[in-house]
Amino acid sequence: MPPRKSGPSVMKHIVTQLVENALAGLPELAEAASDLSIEDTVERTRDASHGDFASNIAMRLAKPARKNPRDIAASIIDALAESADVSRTEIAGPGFINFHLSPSAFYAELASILQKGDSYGRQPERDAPKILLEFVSANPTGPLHVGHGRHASYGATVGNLLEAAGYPVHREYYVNDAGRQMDILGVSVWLRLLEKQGIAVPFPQGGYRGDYIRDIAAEINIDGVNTVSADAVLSDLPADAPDGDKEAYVEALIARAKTLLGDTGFDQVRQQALDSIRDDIEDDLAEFGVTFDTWYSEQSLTTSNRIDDALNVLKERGMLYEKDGATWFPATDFGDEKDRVVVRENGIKTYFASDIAYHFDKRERGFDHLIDILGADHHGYVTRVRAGLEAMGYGADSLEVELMQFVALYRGGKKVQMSTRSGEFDTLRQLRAEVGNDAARFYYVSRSNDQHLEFDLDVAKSQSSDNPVYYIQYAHARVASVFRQLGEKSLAWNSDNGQKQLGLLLEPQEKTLMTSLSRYPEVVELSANNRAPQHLVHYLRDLANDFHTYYNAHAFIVDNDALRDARLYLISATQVVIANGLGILGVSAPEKM
RNA sequence: GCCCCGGUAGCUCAGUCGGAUAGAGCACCAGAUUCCUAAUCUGGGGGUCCCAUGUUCGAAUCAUGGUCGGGGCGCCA
Repeated sequence: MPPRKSGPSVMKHIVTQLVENALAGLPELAEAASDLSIEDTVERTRDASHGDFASNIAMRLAKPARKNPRDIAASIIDALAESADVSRTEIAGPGFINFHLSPSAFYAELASILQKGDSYGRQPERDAPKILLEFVSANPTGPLHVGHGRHASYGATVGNLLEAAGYPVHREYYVNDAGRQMDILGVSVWLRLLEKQGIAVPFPQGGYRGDYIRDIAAEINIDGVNTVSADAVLSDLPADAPDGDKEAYVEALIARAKTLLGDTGFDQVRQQALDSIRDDIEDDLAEFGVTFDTWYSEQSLTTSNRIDDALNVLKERGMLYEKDGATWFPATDFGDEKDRVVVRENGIKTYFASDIAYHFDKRERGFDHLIDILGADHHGYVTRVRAGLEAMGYGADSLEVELMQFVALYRGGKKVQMSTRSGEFDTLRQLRAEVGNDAARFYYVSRSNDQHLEFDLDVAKSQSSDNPVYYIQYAHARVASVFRQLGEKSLAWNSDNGQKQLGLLLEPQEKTLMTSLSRYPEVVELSANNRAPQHLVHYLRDLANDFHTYYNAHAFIVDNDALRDARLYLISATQVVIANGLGILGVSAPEKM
């Protein structure tokens, strides 16, 4: 990912700018700092007694400038220009420069929040790099399960974060609707269809056994699909597992289906099954607030000759060779463990060939930066796909892969067994029904993506303070409630007056809340740059805490008009920031709970 | 065997680019409501940051070697 620097935060920029200007007047230090990003030295302080921002630049310059860090800090402070936004600076500890911002800087930030509203924390849109964000891409062979829910939440949230950071983002779902698994799906539905017609055929071990297959069989249009007898289906088939090979058995059944139904007849069953499942997945995700700009069909890669196009590019660049009757891609030239087959001895192209073509097509469609969100079990796959892009002449770093670790559900402190066969908890739909979309979206992104997620159903369901999602939503609703109360008391909020009276906000909780609010743009940027929604989750939790603390400590609807207008100004800004943050997470911000 | 991820409080986890006294929630203990929603708040105890060595002004963070746990290593998709 290209630019990971340079933020939207006005406040941080103020401090960075001051330091940069000071340095410009100190040639010797500026020389030593030539390959240092000044902004990177400026960070929020952890402790309020250290001011609002601190720079460690003096310590980092100590070695190149060969001077004592505290002396360097003193020189820089001397060279700092006067600023209305900074009330005080000091040298602290081993050589930190602490910046205490003036109240007016915070008032300006509050005004910015209310003025910008929905767009507060968002950076201006830019034209490039164009990002293609691919996620979920679950095989259309059955309903989404709880693991896909994590991919969906994470992908949708990262997409929102990137957009907030100003990048053009295109969301895509790659539909694996080609190949053997589609035949297995088709044959599974066909057999359930026969079952429904009273034709007794044992169900293969290697078929898709879920109940949804029966549902599909019941609803599809079978006009023109041949009726057959059990004998016709079963005669001369090899043994199924456990006596025989279940894969070979399924293959034989597929071949039999194609013989008995004809390619068109079988196609009809298979395609309807696919459409039904794909529609179900799309509905499921839409209900979950997760939508895509394109659903990219793997079949279309073949029909548009995209695979041949990609292979031709490789061939022209000398990146294919023949061995043992197969066509190989020299992936080892690009750091992979072994070379990979793209066209098998039997002439069939491998899945890897499709994937090269798919990523080739992504670039050909004009996307500069590709982000794939994949399950951790796909990690071995990353090197070869990247190798393919590189071999076709695209930069290896144009493909970024975020690997998702697995999800385990817990109920009553015990791990819930998840298997389709056992019929226990399994699908995303069930999870959403049980805990609600908001809690699900929230918990799925509350952990780092490379951390296994233990999803505690009891906590996610609980409607109490145990549950961070409600805690945050409640803060938002509470602000709305205060304004309702205001109306009931026939009072009105004078926003302009509030802005003028912000100097009355002298309580420690008010200062804390203002500081937290001003951090929001930095948190959004950090979360976007690191593809790490959990930073935003934690921030919102902290912000809600600051608000609830304030709420409990002080009344907002006070008799003093000036103070009341100012306090309402502050909590109104809080409401905006919480709503914006929850919006990025795909969680609702209720007016009332 | 090789590759990827993780190991931080009793539990679940944050910890950004190496920075000041390592944090949060839950759980546990003790409190708060004549007042805008108690779906709230206040206070408290609780640490071998898996181990070792190294890098340096400074390491939970970086490097190397271990160790434990999860995952991956097809002319499958």
